[in-house]
This record gives sequence, structure tokens and C-alpha cells, in this order.
Amino acid sequence: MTAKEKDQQIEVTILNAARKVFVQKGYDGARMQEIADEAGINKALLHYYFRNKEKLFLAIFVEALESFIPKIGEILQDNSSLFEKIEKITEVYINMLKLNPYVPMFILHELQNHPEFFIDILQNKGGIRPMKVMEQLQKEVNEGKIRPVDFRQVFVSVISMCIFPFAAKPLLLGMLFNNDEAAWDIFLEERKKFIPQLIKESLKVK
Amino acid sequence: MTAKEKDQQIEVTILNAARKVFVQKGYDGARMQEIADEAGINKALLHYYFRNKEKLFLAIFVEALESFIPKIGEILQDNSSLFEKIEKITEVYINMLKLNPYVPMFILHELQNHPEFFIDILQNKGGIRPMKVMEQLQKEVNEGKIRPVDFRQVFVSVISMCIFPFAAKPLLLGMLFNNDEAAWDIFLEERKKFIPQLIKESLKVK
DNA sequence: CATAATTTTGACCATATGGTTAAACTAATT
DNA sequence: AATTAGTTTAACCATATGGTCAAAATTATG
Repeated sequence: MTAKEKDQQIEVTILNAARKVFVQKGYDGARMQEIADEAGINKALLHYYFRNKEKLFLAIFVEALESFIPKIGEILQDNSSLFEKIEKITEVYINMLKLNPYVPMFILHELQNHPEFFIDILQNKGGIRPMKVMEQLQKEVNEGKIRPVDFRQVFVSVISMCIFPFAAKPLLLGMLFNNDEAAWDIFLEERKKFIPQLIKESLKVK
Repeated sequence: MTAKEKDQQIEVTILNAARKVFVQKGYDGARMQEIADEAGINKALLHYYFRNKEKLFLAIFVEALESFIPKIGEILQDNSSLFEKIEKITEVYINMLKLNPYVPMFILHELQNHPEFFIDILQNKGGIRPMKVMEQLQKEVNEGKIRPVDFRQVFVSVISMCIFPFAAKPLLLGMLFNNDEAAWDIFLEERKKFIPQLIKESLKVK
């Protein structure tokens, strides 16, 4: 391994450690020492690679934002039908959330808690262009296939139904699933079908 | 004002200050000094009334949990019909969230972040008994009025659609509302009708 | 009014934490 | 091999923070 390769390798190691700690504990709860330990290096070296806590945090936060937000944008823009898009979003997001259940809460918590950081970031990474889907929806309304409805209400509902259960898992697992993780997994799998069906059955004019 | 009254008064003042700071910044981000300042007292006095940060935090957290969770329980238990219950939950929760938009995120964040605190609390405060509604739903299914459906999916969906928009407000406001707060308020008001209608139209067998 | 009990305060303490520095070590370059 | 540039470390620093304490101020009690 050349020096440069090793250099990049350690940077990746640091980012992995930082991601783990920041996402789980948030900016305020995260400790540079813990990140260093997790990465198997000492604190000074951590500061050598990322000048300070804020810079390191921002790297993780932007990465998280980039991995979660634009994916919706892509799907909304593609050529599939309205309901296919809802199915895709549900499927893609629930799968993503099963792998990274804490990321959305992390994003939302930091967004509320440290807005200073983000005024500019959101301008670039936080945008989606819903024009295309809105036209698709309007067309289906005009054709009498679905009832008139505010696109934003539908959109926010789909996203909410996908993401929120992961945030509320600690509560829901006790309340509705007797702390049975397997039942929870089944619930999530069924949810991939339930959400699109809920929307479809509700909007379709029959 | 007698001494006892003043005593209680200052305790309330402290709790108000603590609520504000903890809910906004979370346990890790909150500073005892800031709470003292907010309450207009000094730090030593704060420790005189609430021995330490954890005790003070717990008072606020339990209060938040008690004000948010049992309210669903009540509605689910009362004598109104299934759809009336969904309407009530939506109405009550969105109103409550308009007044306390940060509370649910606060609860969920701390629940993930400091589970040590909560193992026992949840046993008492985190329970709801969905038996009654489940029977109501089952009855309507048996009578052929609504299609067969997992109660938990419906319940989680309603809660998600109510709460999540408040958590995601910083993102949504920019993405869908051009940072227009008035438009956001209208959106929330319309949501009180949209959510029950979505469920109703979807479940009703026509 | 005098004494006891309670409440409030400023000064203080121990520790945790983000960050720095100078020296040691390693690897590339000549 | 010698020099240089880049990497890693241990020791340190300044500050923030939760928490304490003894004295002062206030309030209740005999």
C-alpha cells in the first residue's frame, strides 16, 4: 500500500467512525475522543485529518443529506407513472431505512438544533423539483382517474409513513409489537405494499 | 405571597425554563447555566431545587411523554366510531403540535439517545390499549364496510402523517412552500381533513 | 425581638472536552 | 546514506460545565 492509499484509507476509517458516533449521538453528544477511539487512532491525528469537530460533522451531515434527499428527486423525475413512483419511493426508502434507521432522525434533529450550519447547504442539497409529478397528478385528475388532491399532502404523507415508524420504533415496538423484532420486520415488509395501496385506493375514482 | 407559594412558583419557573431549553436543545445540548439564566436564578439555586441535570431532565421528559402519549389512548378507548376516532386524533394532535412543534422530536431523540433513562418509564407511561379499536375495526371488516387491513398499519400511518411533518418542517418549508409560513399554516389546517379522508376513502368498500 | 430554619448567592472545585504543539517516527526523494 | 516531507504520538492547554460549599440574606417560629 502506497502512502497516498494509506492516507485515503485512514480518512475513510475516520469517516466511518464519525458517521457511527455522530448519527447515534448527535453533534452535541458526540465526542472527538470517542470518534478517535472508534477509528483506532488518537485525537491529535483526528484533528490532523479534519481540522475540527464542526468540519468533521459537516462532512457526515452533508453525506447523509446527499444520500437521502436526492434519491426522492430522481424517482419523482423519472418516466414511470404516478403510482409506480409511489411504489418505488416506498420500496427504496424502507429498504434504505432498514439499513440506516437513525439517519433521518439525525438529519432532522440537527436541522432543528443547529440551523446555523445549514442555511447554505439546504440551498444546494435540499431541493427537489416536483413539477413533473405534479403535472402527472394533474393529468390523472383531469382525466377523471383520481380525485382532485393537493400534491403536497400526498407527498408529505408518503414520506411521513415511510420515515416516521423508524423514528418511533422504540415506542412502537413496545406499544404494538410486544418487543418482538421479527414481528417488526414483517410489519416493515408489509408496509412496502400497504403505503402505495393506501394512497392508490384513496385517490382512485371508482 | 407566602413562602410556600413562592417556593412552588419558582419551581414552576424553573420547569418552564428547563422545558424550553431541553426541548429545543436536547439533553446533551442543554446547559444548566442556560436554564438558570432563563429562569432568572443562579446555578446553585437550580441545583437546590433539582439535585442534578438528570433529575431535572427526567421531570421534563416524563411530563412531555405524559402529555403526548396518553391522549391517544383516551381517544382510542372512547365510544366514538372508528372514523370519528381518526378524525379526533388528527385534530387533537395537529392542534397540539402547532403549540408544541418540537416535543415529539424531543421525545424520540432522547428515546434513541439515552435509553438508560427510560427502561422503566416506558412501562408506565408508554402504554396504550388498542383492543377496543381493533375490535371496532374487525367488526367493520366483518360487516363488509371496510376492506381487511392490519390495524397497526393504519394506526402507525395516522400518527406518522400527523407528527412527521412537524419534524421535517425545516426541510419541507423550503422544498414545497417557498419558505412561506402562511402557506404552511394553511397546509396544516387542510391536513386535519386530508388525513382522515385518505384513510376513509382507502378503507371504505364501495 | 431573638433564635432557628430555610433560601439564595458568589466563589470555588474537579473533570471533561475541543484543540494545539513539539518531538518522534516513517516514507519518499536526492 | 542523507535529507526532506509527511504522518503519528504523548503531553499539554484553555475553557466549559456539572456540581458543591460556606456564608449571607430572608423568612418562619418561640
